[in-house]
Amino acid sequence: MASVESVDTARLERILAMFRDRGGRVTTPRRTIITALLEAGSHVTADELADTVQSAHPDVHRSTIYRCLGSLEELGVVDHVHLGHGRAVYHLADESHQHLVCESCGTVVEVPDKVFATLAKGVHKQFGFLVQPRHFAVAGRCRSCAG
Amino acid sequence: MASVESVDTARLERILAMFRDRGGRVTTPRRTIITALLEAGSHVTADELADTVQSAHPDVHRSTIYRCLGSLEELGVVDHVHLGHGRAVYHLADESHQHLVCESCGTVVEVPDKVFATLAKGVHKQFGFLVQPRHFAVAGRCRSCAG
DNA sequence: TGCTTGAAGCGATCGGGTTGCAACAACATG
DNA sequence: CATGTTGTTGCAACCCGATCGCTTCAAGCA
Repeated sequence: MASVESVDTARLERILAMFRDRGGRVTTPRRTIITALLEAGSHVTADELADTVQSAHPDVHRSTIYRCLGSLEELGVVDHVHLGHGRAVYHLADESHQHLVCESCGTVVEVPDKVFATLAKGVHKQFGFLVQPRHFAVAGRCRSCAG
Repeated sequence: MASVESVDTARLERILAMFRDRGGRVTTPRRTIITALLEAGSHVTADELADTVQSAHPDVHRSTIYRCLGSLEELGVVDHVHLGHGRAVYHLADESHQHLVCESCGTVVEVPDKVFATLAKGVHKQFGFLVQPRHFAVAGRCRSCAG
């Protein structure tokens, strides 16, 4: 029976292979950054990622984190979402979902795409606008802050 | 019959009176900034506003623009919306509407609140989340860019 | 006409992110 | 295994929008 770790390792190697396939190179920073991403699960800021990575390899520079995240987005492995006021979070591109962010406490709620289906249909019909809120979260108040 | 200009002037004076009522002062920068806002209509960046203001009064500093806009928001006269990637736009707080912004060409589409009613209801029911997209635009593709 | 004190002007700073460049090292090749 | 090519890295400088601290100025009251 495969442990979680071995599953992640397999995935890590699969992602690294994608770099090699495109004539890229497998480096320590890339290995470490992707590992940190896999461990974090989802919704990590570049900053948090930098902390994790640098706790193992202090010399990995912020700009390397950003460049690696950029490459991973080109490969379709991760997506980034702007939660508002500048900070962006990164998450694995597995399941397509939307993000609701509480303006009061910052909580992020993930909701399936289909919740937006009716809105998307209505907006497209009335305004010809194709709603794609993947890259920007929808703001509001979470359950506890709304009360 | 009142011209548009006199209507704006009346409005300008009404807003300035709000400052006085709160123990504030009516200054040239404030007068100029609010005038520029009224003339612009809606969706001005702080930068555009600064250009307009400075063409009449070159000494008005950026920080003054921001501080004045902040005060106007406290008074409930203007709102600001983040269209994404850092830049924010300001608009008079008259009619409550939402903003759709095209990620491709930057076009902003204003839609009435009620377009979001179904989404808001569904999200609140399922996730207890109160959607308030006033301060952040919803991203997507406009009619011409979607094709 | 002064006085008080809220604003303005200025430059420095901040925060998230990007870029130019020299040095390094991953990988292919001999 | 040594070598060369070239994709990546580390670093520092920089960008952009926005904010802050501080001194100076002037709006509006007595």
